[in-house]
Amino acid sequence: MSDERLQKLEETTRYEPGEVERRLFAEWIEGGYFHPEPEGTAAENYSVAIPPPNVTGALHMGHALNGSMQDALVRMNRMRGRNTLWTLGTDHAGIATQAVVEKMLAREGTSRTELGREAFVERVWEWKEEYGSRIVEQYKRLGASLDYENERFTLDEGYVKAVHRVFKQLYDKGYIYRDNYMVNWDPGSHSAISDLEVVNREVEDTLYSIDYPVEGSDRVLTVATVRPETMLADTAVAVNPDDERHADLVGQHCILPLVGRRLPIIADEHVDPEFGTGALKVTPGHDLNDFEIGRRHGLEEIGVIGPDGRMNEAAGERFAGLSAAEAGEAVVAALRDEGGLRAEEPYTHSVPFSERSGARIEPLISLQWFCRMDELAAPAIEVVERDEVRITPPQWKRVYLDWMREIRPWCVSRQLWWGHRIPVWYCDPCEETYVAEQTPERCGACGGELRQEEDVLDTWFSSALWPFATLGWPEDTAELRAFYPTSFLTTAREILFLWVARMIMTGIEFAGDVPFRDVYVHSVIQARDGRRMSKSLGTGIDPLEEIDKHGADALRFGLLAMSSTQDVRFSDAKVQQGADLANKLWNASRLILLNVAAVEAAPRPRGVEDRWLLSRLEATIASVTAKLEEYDFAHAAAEAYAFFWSELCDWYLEIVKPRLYEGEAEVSATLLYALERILALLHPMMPFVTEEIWSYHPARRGHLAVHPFPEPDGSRRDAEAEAEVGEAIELTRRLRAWRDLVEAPAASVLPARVEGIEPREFVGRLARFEFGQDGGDPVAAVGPVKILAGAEIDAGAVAGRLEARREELRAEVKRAEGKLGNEKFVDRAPPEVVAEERQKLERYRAELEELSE
RNA sequence: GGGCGCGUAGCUCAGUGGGAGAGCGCUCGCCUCACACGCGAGAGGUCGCUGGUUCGAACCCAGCCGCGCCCACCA
Repeated sequence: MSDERLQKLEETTRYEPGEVERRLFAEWIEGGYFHPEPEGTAAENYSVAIPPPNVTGALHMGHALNGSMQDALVRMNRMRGRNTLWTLGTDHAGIATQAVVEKMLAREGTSRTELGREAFVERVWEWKEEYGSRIVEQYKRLGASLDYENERFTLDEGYVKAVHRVFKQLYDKGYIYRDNYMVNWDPGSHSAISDLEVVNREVEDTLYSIDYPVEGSDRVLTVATVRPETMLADTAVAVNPDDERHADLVGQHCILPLVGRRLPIIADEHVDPEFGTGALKVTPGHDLNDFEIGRRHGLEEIGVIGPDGRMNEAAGERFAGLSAAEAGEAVVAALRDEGGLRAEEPYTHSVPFSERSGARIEPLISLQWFCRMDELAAPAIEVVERDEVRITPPQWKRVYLDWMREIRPWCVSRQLWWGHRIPVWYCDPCEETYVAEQTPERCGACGGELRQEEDVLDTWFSSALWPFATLGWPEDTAELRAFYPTSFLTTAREILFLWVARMIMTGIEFAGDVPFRDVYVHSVIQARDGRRMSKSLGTGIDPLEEIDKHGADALRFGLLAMSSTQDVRFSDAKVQQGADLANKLWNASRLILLNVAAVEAAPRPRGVEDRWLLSRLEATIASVTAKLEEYDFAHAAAEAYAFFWSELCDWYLEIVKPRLYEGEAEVSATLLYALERILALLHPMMPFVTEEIWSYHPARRGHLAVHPFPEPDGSRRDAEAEAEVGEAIELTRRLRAWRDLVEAPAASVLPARVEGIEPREFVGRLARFEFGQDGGDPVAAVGPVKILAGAEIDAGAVAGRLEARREELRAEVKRAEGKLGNEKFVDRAPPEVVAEERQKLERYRAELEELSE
C-alpha cells in the first residue's frame, strides 16, 4: 500500500459514499465487466432483461427496489464466473410519451395536428434523444451492473423488425383480425385502450327512471339509467325471459321518448328481474353489455357520441354538438317537460376511467385491430402449471392461471402517432389489404398506390417481445443462443397480466422457449404514511435524493431489508441501517487492514475463538446465499448484517484485539480471510463500499465485482467451537449485566474467583473482572464465577439482585414442574421435548440451590 | 359479486405447533487507542376479538371486527 493510501485509510474515520461511488462506477465500466461476449449456452450463462423503464420516466422507488434485487442476483452470478448479461433498454411508452411531447408543443403554442404526423414523430424522436437517457444515468447512480454498451429501445431498427415479423405471423395464422367492436374509448388520449388500462372508481351519479310507452297501449315500461344521453341511441328494450310481469310484451314495441323510434321488446337472460322494474333499455352503441345483447338479437347499432366525447348528428338537432354531460342534462330537462321522467335518485356505482389520461371511458364501437389470445394462452398456461416458469410467491401462480383461463381478445390498435405503425397497407380501389414486414411498393392486384394503416400498436405489443427482441430476434444471433431464455424476471404485480403473461405467450410462440425460468413478484413500497407513492398525490420519495443523502449502498441495503412479500411502508430507519453498516464495514476494515501483520494466504486458526468465527462465517455464507437464491432479500440482508455487526465486530474483533496489536500472524491471516469473504458476500447488495475496502486489501488482484463469490465451506463448520465460545459469550453477558445492576463503575475491575473450569481469557477482559483472587466470602455467584466483595459495589443492590434472580428461578421451576407433572404431556409429547424440559428443570434447581447457599 | 392478503413492543416489520424477535425510538452507564453513524446494560407485548382442535396455539380450523389490494359487463 502506498503511503498516500495508507494515510487516507488512517485518517478517514467516516465512510463518505459520494466521491467513492462515482469513481468506482467508472472503474467498473472501464473494466468492461458488465458487457459479456455472446459465448456459451443459455444453460451455462446467466441473463436478465431489465423491465424497460419508460423513456419519459425518472427513476422511482419501484425501479430502485427492482434494480437492487436484480443487481444483487446478477452480481452474485457474475462473481460466480458465469457469463452474465443484464440487458438495458427503455420503452417508447406510446401514450405517455406522446402526451409529454404534446404538452411541450402546447407551451410552444403549437400542436400535434398543426405539425402533422411526420413532423410530430420527428419531434418525439428529438425529445427522446435529448431526455430519454436520463433514467439510464440514474440506474448508474444506483450502481446497477447493466450492459451499458448495448442499450435497446422498443422502437429501434432491429426491434421494429421483430414487431413486424410477429404481427405478420400472427396475422397469417389468423389470430390478428380487424373488426368493428366495442372498445374502451379514452376521450383524453383520443384512442382505444385495452381493458387492462382501465381503472374502475366509485362515483356518485343520479339514477334516472324513464317511462317508455308501449306502442298501441296505455302501458309503459320504466327503465333506469345513469346516462340519460345514451337513450338517444337505444334500439330495444329487454326483459328477462322468465319475468312474468312483462312476458306478454315480448315481441311488441316501445316508443322511444324524445326520438319516437320504435324499439322492439326482446327477452334476454342478461336482464336482472330484481333490478328496478326488470326492464332494461338497450344501447348497443354505447354499452358493452348492450352491445353483446344487440349482437345476440341482431339489433341496430347507433352511435350518438363521437370520439371527441360530443354528441353527433345521429343524436338529433337538439343535442348534436353538446358534450355528453351537457346532453345528459338536456335530455333530462326535455323528459321533465314531457312528463316522461318518473324518478331520480342518487346512485353510487363503479365507473371506468382511463388509467392514462384520467378521462371517463366512453364505450364506443369502432374499427380496430384485435388479437385472439386463446391459442397463445394455452401453452403459456401449461408452462406455469408445470412450473417450467416458476412464480414466486406461489399465490400469484393461481392469479396468473385464473386470468389466463379467462383471457379475451386483445385490442392492439391505438389511435396515436408515436409507436409502431401497424404494418398493414390498403389499396382503396380494389379493397385489398396487405400485411407485410416491409413496405410494399404497389398493389399486387391493380398496381395502384397503397395507403398504410394510420393506427399504431399498443405499447405492450412491443414490450411483449422484450426478452428475445433485445437479443436480436428474428435473426439467429449468437446473443440469442447465449442468453435466451433469461434466468429470471422480477416485477411488480400490477404488470403481471399487462406484460409478464404476454412475454410468456410470445416467448413460447416465437422464440421457441419460455422467456425466463423464474418470476419473482416483489412487494410494493408505500409512502411513509402507508399511502401509495404517487406523483399526483405528492407522496413519492425520490431514490436519487436518498442516494445523495445516504449513498447508493445504503438505499440498496435499505430497500432489500424492507422488501417482503407483503407491501411495506418506506423505512428511513432501514436506509439509515444501511448507511450505518457501510460506515461500520469501513471502520472495522480499517482496524484490520491497519494492524495486520504479514500477508497470509490462508487462515490459520489458533484458538477456539478463531474456529468459532470461521464456523459462524461459513454458516452465514451458506444461509445468506440460500436466501438470495430464493429471492428472500430481506432475510439475506438481515443475516449478513447481524453476523458482521454482532459476531464479527462486537465479539470477535474485541476478543482478538490484543493478539492483533501484538502483530500475531495467525490472527492476521484469519481476519484477512474473513474480511475477504464477507466483502464478497456483501458485494451484490452493497457493491460500492465493499469494492472500496477491497481496494486496500493485501490479497487484491482485481476488482471485487469480478472476484469469486464465496462458496460455503462446510469443512470449517465447528459445532464444538460454537458451543464453547457461545457459552463464554453468554457468561460475559451475564457478568456485564451483573455489574451494571450493582452499579459498579464502568472502568473498575472487579475481583472474583472461579470454581471449576477457568473461562476463556476474554471473559474477564471484556466483562472487566479479575479472576483468581483469594479470600473472603463471595457476595454473589454468576455461573462458576464467585464475585468477591469490593469497595465499589452497592451491597444492597447485590442482595436485591440475588433475590430477584431467585424469584425468577422459582417461577421457572414451578412452570417446568407443572408441565412435567401433567401426565398427558409426558405421555403424548415427543420424548425429546419431554427430555429437554427435564434438563431445564434440573438446571434451574441447581442454580437456585447455588444462590440459596 | 368473486379472489388474495394483513392486524405481533411506542413506530416499521420478522416469526407457521413446543419458553415472544429485529431495526429505530426510549431509559441507564461509557469520548474503552476501528467506528459516538459508536460501545455496554435495560425497560417495553392479554401476538385484533370469540370459540374450537391439540398434552401444548402468535402459528391449525370456524365465526366476528377492522384495514388493504386484485379481478368482475348489473342498467
